[in-house]
Amino acid sequence: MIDFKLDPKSGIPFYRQIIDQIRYGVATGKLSVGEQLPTVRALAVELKVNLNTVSKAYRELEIQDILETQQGTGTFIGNVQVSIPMEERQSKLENICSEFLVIASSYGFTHDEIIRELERNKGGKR
Amino acid sequence: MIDFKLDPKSGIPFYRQIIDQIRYGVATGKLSVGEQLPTVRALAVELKVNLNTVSKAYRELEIQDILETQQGTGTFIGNVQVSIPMEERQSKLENICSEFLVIASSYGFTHDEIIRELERNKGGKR
DNA sequence: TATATTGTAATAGTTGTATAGTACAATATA
DNA sequence: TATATTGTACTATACAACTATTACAATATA
Repeated sequence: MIDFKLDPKSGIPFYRQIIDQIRYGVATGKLSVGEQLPTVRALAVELKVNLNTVSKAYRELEIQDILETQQGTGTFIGNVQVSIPMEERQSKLENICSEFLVIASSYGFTHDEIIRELERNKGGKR
Repeated sequence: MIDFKLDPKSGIPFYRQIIDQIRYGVATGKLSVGEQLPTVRALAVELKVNLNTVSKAYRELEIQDILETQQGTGTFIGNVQVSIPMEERQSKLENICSEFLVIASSYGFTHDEIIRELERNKGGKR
C-alpha cells in the first residue's frame, strides 16, 4: 500500500499527483500485480479531495492499462508491468530537485545549507 | 540581468515561475539592489506571455517589498532585504526540506539519490 | 433476493490561470 | 509642450482543475 501525499502548493493537479505516485509505486515494486487499491471513496476521504478527482486519476491509469477496475469490486494493479525508462526517472528527479533548489534558494538558503540539512535529516526519524 | 525561462510542462503557473526566478536572483546576488528589471511589456514579449501575467508577478513582488515600481520609469529591485531571525530561519529550512523529502520519497526516490542529485547540481551551471 | 459496496456518469458552480483588447495615469524625454 | 514609455486597471473570454451533489450500474455478500 502506498502512503499517498498531496502537495497543494506544488501547482501540480491532484489527479496528476495521484497518477504519478501510483505509477512510481508500480515501477518501484511497492505495488504488485493484482493488489487492490483503496476505493475511490476511501482515497478521496483519505486525501480530502473529491471523489471525482480520484476517479479521474484511476480512469486515466486504466486507459494506460496500469489499473484494472471492476465495478462493484474495486480497482487493482494490472498485470502490464510499467517500467519507467531510466531517463524519465532521472529527469523527474532532476526536475523536482531543481524546482526545490529554486524555492529554497529564494528563501536565501545556500546549496550547502540545504544538503547539510538533508543529510542531518537522513539519520534520525522525525 | 536574469535569463528568464518558463517551463510550461512543470505545472507551475507562469507568474509563479517569474516570481521564483526573481526571488532566486535576489537571494543569490544575481540581481542587486536598485537594478532595473525588464519592463512588463518587454518581459512579456521575451517570454511570449501576456502583459498581465508579468504584471501580476511584479505586483506580488512589490507587495512583498522585493520590488519597487515607478510608473513611467520602470521596476527595480527594492532595498529592503528580507532578513529572517536565526531560529525562524532554521525551522523554515527544516520545514521545506522535510516537505520536499516526503514528496520525493513518494515518487520512489531514496534519500541518497536525492542528495546525490543535489550534489551533482551544485557543481555545474544548468 | 435484498442490501451494501464498488466504480461511473452527469450536472452545476467555483477558483485559478492566462489571453486579448482597450484605456488610463505617471513619468521621461525630445 | 508634445510624444513616447512605463506601470496600472478593467472587461470579456476561455480553459483546466476541483468541488458538491445526485443518480445509476455492476458486483459482492448476507
